[in-house]
Amino acid sequence: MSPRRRDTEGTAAARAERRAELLATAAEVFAAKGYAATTVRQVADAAGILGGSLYYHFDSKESMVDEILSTFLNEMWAAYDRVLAAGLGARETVEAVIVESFRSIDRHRAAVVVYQNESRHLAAAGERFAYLLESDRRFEEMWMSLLERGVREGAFRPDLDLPLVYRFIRDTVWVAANWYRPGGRLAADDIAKQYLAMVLEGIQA
Amino acid sequence: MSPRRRDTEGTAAARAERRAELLATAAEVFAAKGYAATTVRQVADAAGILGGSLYYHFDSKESMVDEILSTFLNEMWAAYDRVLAAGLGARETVEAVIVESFRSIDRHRAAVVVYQNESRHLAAAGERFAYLLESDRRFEEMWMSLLERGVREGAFRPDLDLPLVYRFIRDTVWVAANWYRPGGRLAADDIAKQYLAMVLEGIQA
Amino acid sequence: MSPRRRDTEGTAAARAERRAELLATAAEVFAAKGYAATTVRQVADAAGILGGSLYYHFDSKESMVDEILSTFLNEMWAAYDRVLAAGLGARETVEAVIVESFRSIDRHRAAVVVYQNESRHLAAAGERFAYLLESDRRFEEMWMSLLERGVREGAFRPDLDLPLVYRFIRDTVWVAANWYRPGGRLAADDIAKQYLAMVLEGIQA
Amino acid sequence: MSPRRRDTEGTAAARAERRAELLATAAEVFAAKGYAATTVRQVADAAGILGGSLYYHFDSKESMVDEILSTFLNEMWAAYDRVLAAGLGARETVEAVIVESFRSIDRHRAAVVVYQNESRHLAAAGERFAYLLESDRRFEEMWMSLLERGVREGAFRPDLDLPLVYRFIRDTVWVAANWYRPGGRLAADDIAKQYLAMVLEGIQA
DNA sequence: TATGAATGAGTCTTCATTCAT
DNA sequence: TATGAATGAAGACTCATTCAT
Repeated sequence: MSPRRRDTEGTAAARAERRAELLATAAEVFAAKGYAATTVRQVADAAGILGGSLYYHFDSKESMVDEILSTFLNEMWAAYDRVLAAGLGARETVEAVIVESFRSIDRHRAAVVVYQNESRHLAAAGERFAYLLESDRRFEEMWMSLLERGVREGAFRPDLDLPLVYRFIRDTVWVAANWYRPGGRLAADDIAKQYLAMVLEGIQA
Repeated sequence: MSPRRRDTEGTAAARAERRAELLATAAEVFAAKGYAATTVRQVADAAGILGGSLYYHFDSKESMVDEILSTFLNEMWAAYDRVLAAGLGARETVEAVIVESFRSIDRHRAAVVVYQNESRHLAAAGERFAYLLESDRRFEEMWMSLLERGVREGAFRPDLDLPLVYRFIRDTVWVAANWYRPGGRLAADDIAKQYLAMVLEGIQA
Repeated sequence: MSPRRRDTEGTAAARAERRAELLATAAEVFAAKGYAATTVRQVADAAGILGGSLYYHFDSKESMVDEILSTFLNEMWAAYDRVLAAGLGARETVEAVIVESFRSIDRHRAAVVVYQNESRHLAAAGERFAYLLESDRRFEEMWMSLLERGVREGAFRPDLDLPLVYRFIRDTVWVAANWYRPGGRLAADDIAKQYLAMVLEGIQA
Repeated sequence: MSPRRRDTEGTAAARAERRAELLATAAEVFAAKGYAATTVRQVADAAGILGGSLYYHFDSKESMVDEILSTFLNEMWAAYDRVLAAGLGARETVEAVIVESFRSIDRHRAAVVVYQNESRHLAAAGERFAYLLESDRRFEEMWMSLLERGVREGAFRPDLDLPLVYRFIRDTVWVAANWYRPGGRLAADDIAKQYLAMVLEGIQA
């Protein structure tokens, strides 16, 4: 490995790191104000640079959300796929998936908020965000087959309206990103445990 | 009632009706595209008039959301207050509140979506939307005291993390507006029943 | 004179009166806020009718100023012409013209303010207001020949820069409309007298 | 002074210079067409840039007039204050103030025209322009005490209606900006001299 | 005569984006 | 890498004007 090459790698790595920093900042601002209502200048201000300077790193405002969301979704699906590949029972899988979801929120809070609030509008806007719909589809597929298997395996009550249960679980999990604060009273895993207790056993005495 | 007075009432009523029509249209568009991403022209197009014409009826785009949200919240609180005044037990009150919530979604689907998606940003934007925060506060107060009473009365499990339960219930209910379609497979009351079964008894067999 | 004709005249007179009323109102508002900054609606509000209703009486906002200014100028020139036709000496003519000018201000305060502030812009705007330039021209002609005659007659100092004197007199007179209030401490004729004393004899002891 | 600091100063100065250029252009256009009747695009056209580009330098059309007027008034009062601090007799002070006024017109012709035509409307419009009223107040105070002192010192005739004299002088001076052209037949100081001769000694032979 | 709803052109302003330095 | 000046399209809003009633 020549020094030359080392340099290049160094710069490439530095550049990637800077991008990640800027994206984290952008995600926070998008989450706080909403994507459409956020100006590129606000993102730049938050990053301590000038508006135009962002365009050295990114093609457009759109490509920023794009990268924020796809990075998050890739990581999330990687985690889900590991769980699904583990060959657990339906109930254990559900628990593991929920736990992974709250961990995702823990690591990508801002991205999750953006995902929740903007994904529908973005998907409607153009081809570029088709992967959001695809992810939705996989998500529904995963949950529906999980719930159906759970009923077959006798883990879940047979009288449930499964599509309804799916919808409630889906939304409830992600919506937690709106109030969750990393380092707060409850850690992600605690929240997952409480949430599972509630969903599985109900709140009734 | 003199004919004169009838006339005046007639036009005032007609005007109010027109406003309501336009607001319903606006709510649909805001719900579909997001408030910030919606142009006044899109609202006008949907209403079949020109952009400028909206300003004969409303001061600003902002005052449209304002009226959409405050109308919805007023109706919702009126329903809640009726329930709370009925002197039911904690569990029955919770059931009734949930039922009323889904009825609200049934009647004001678009407004609820707007409320869910934009309320935080709007409240942050200015004094004018302070009532949104106030409503949030009352909502939390209502739910927390309801849950606490339920635990005291032995209706709910004593080991629950109440603030957490409150958050999940709050968000889950409203989030249903995102997929609920009036006249669809399930009526509002059916959904409420299913939802209550899930929350109260859990999905576990 | 048939009753029919009497009716028609009655209505015609009533209509003319209403126009005059509305024009007086319009002149006040134009004077107070500036022509360009005044909306037709503000004029209508001041008149106690709705915006669209003004168009029953007038073709356009422009035709309102037009009528306000031309009415004022016609009256003013009628008065000037009477003075000029009287065959007085230069000094007496100057005095009489000044007196008539302040009487014009007394009767048409608002119109004078509008004339002073807007006439240049209006004249530049279009053919329709060419008579404003024509009036300016006649005004200058009148004053210059008056001043020259005064110098020849030995009434005015021979060392004056006449174009300069003309300009100062012209502006000073009309500018008084900005602060003059009919029925105030000083009547129009008093102001004229004081003004003449100042211009003719100076303020020096 | 480090090169670094020099750079910073250099760009700050360049920016200030650009602002000044643009404001001078804006003042000309506002003076020519009237503030309300001037579009931002007209100002931009005159400056050779696009309408939106002005907003890189200024917050709003309003802040442009604001800066035009306050800059002019500050300079004018600085000059007046120098004169007033010189401890001259009333008559000499009056002469010096008049001379400074015509010099102000010479240097800031457009700004003076804007001041004369728009100041009242702007002051009525909002808090932001309160300084215009304050300047008016100081102006009246200065002139009235100057005139009163002149009468006491025997420099001016004792039979004058001082408030009236003040009003005529005030308006006459500024109104000259409407026809004055720098580099024309008469220089500012010549005009001041002629004007003083007229006001002090009168035009009578 | 007046109303009130609507029009449509035009205004101020914002903002994503570009580009020379 | 970042700056800062500018672009240009688009957006919210205004307003003179029209017209059916």
